[in-house]
Amino acid sequence: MKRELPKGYEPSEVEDRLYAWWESSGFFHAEPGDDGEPFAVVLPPPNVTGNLHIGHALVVSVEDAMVRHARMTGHNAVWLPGTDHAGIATQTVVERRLAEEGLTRHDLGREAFIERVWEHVGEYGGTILRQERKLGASLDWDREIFTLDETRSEAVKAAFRRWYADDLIYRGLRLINWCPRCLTALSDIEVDHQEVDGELAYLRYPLMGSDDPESGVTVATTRAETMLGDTAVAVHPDDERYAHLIGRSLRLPLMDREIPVIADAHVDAEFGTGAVKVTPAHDPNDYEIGQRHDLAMIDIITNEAAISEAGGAYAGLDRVEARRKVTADLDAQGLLAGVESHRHSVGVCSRCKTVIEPRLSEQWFVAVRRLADAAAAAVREGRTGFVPERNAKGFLDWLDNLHDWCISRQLWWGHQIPAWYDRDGNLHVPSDDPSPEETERLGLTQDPDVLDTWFSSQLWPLTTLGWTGEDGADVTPELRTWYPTAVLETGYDINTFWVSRMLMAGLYFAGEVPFRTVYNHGMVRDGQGKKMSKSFGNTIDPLDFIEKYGADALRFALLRAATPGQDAPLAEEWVEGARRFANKLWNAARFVLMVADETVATQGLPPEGLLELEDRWILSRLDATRATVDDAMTTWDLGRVARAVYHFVWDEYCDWYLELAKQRDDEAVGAVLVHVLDVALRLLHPLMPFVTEEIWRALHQASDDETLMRASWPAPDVARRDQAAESQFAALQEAVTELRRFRAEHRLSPAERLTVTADADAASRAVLEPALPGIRQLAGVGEWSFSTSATDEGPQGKVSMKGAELFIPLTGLVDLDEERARIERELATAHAERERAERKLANTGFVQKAPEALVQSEREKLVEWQTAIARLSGQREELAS
RNA sequence: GGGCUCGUAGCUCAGUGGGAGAGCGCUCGCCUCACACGCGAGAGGUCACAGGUUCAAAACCUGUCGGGCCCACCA
Repeated sequence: MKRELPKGYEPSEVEDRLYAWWESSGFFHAEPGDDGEPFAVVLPPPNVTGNLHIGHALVVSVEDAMVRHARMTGHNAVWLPGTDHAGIATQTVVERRLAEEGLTRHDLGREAFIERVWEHVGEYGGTILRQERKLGASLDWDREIFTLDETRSEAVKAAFRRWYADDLIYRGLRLINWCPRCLTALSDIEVDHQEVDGELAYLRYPLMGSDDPESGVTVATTRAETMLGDTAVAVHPDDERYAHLIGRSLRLPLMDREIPVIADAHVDAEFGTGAVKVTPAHDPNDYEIGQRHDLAMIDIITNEAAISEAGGAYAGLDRVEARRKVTADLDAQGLLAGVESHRHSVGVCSRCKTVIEPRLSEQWFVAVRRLADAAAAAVREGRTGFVPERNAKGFLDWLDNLHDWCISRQLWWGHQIPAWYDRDGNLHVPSDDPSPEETERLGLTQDPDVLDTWFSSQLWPLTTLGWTGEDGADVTPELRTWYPTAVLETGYDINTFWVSRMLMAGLYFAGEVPFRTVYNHGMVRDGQGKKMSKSFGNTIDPLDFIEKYGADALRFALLRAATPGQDAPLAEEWVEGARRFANKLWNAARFVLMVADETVATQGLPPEGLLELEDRWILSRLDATRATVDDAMTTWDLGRVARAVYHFVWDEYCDWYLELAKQRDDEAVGAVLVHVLDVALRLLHPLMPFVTEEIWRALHQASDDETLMRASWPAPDVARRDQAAESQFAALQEAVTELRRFRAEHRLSPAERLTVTADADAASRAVLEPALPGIRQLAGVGEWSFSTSATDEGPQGKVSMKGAELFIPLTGLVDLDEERARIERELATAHAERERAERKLANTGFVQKAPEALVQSEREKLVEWQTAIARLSGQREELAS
């Protein structure tokens, strides 16, 4: 081999060069007509003006590994990139910048403001795409899109119109979540719940016409100011304490309004006083009670969460001031029965953490029932599966209880709702945007609201493949080929926001699920398993780590810790460890390139007859590792893949095989070294693309159109599995370790040769003989002899040296009788269990009455025991020979 | 209140019916001609607790205790 590698692996020298070459060579690009079974993944679109954080790094690492693996296994694989306009988030940032100039968006006006946001996008947008490249993401950049580009905007409008036409979108006055800071409505899931220490105030509402404060009822509330909008008091129908009051009227203090006492089963008689003030315009429960009892709904709160004109004397006060003043005023009138501290949860805007205000508002909604039922059915029928499976349950529960989705936002940055009002106030949702003439003629004005960001992202699997609103999934070659996509990979926290909606939209518009599998990764946590957050100061910047340790190291550290659905801790030491692994691999390759003849890379493995014990062992281990990786990849358990390859490369290939290879100069060793390295590189490539590619290119003296990322995945090579070689090699390893320990305990210098006399019976000797050259080499044994005098003494090898002696408990040398007995015992169990399963399945009563799951489980057990019998029988034969 | 999840070596985690493991940290010894980003040897665990199933349990079942997460309309 001509090509020499530098002494240490330097990621910074390699990564950018390789990435540029991959990208410019079109290795990331796929066409619908390409060979192979289709395999598509959409990258969850990051905020267009965002920066890469550690969570993205995990997403990219996992998805890139999936896609690279798919490519190597012969799929027509495509990974689709893009960015999201992130309506409320982006608008908030730009508004904040305006505020620094002392301006609000209203000072600019809608058009100029949107102009500003586009400028902001121009300035900061795309950063994250460059950062994704730093990680090695093999995204098909030719297919990059943006949720607000023209084609996607067409698709959004088309989707809106079709749902409107099908009565799945409606406009109505409903109780919604209002953020008084963002000044917009929010959907239910954009509201977080926070525990706060508040006060529970007990208010007295006297009977109408009575001066006695205690004549009526006492109600409890954490939001006293809302009493200004009360239109009833509710009690439980069976609550005897209040039976006599049902139907009577109370005087609402401060407002001097007459309100009825009503009975509603929703009221919990056990809580508080058992009587509830009802504010239909400002509480979800009260809203429902209000609807049931046809109560008046008085909106007493303004957009900014102050008291409105409807609040009488309190108008203009902030809701918190109003709360204080209301309780104080009631107290002054003897109508405050008490105040106690009370811990409860309040809804806050998930974006700005301002306490949201439930209020009545005219908004657009998606009627979710039909859509949600279809999505739930698809999951229940297994058309879309979850990894881990258990996540399906929560998802289904959520779908089953879903409320209508408020999709209008009082923002400017986003897709403006394609609905117009004429001069008489009539609503129009035309199938095309109205022409200027039409607009003029009817005096049309477009609805000023924009759509929830997730309305456009729900179309992502469709729009990334070119869909613009048509019916069906066959309208573009891309959709025909790649829809449904293979797997949707995301954090479990996004299942409700995004996954559910894609499922609903995909089923509706394309008639089929948008992805076969939902794979949920966990959250990245710090090295102590704590949540990363800015306030803890334990956040990690992935770019720092890439610069310090390389992208492969960061990826590998993340993936090694990643078990599907489990949170993954990450600490700098882990990344450092992964960097060391990359370097280890690099240096193993340097060794291989040094000793291997330059022709061996193309020659394949030598005939069986030329292989030594260690050759047969490492080839057997290699295929075992390959099998583990293949198995783990069926559920994309990348943590298992990482651990298996790491162990193989470091502990088996480097620590044992390479050490033994050093003393050999036959042709076989070079060929095996190269072959094993080549397969290991391919197994590892999806996880560590850069270092593996760089080594592979040197190993194969590859030209510029040959790339590991398009090389074939290692095929099963079960013929190389060699149980005999593995147990003989295990004997070697244990003997060597024992001798090294002896050396360490006796403080012998490495240079000193050991003289060994080993006691061994015939069976032990048979196992040991083939391993002897290796043992002598690795343990530094000069003379080795077997003592024949003690062959009957016992099962253990016994080694003496210069008067000291030790015993070597060698695998394969242990008590053969006991081993035999163990196998026989297990075989007996296996046979018995197999027969039991067979009987059970043959029993018609069992089959007829047993639930399908039970029958299935019995069948599986049968297969398991049959496998066990095969395995044990194999072991028995081996032992016999 | 409901659901999910975790409790294994000092730390972070794999393991899910027959052997208790990894990385980091720790101790001792090595610049051995791929690698000191390294090599070798070692210490360290009643696998949360209590019952049960099994010839056999860290693993399966039941319960208890303790962490975490999600959902929910207790004013």
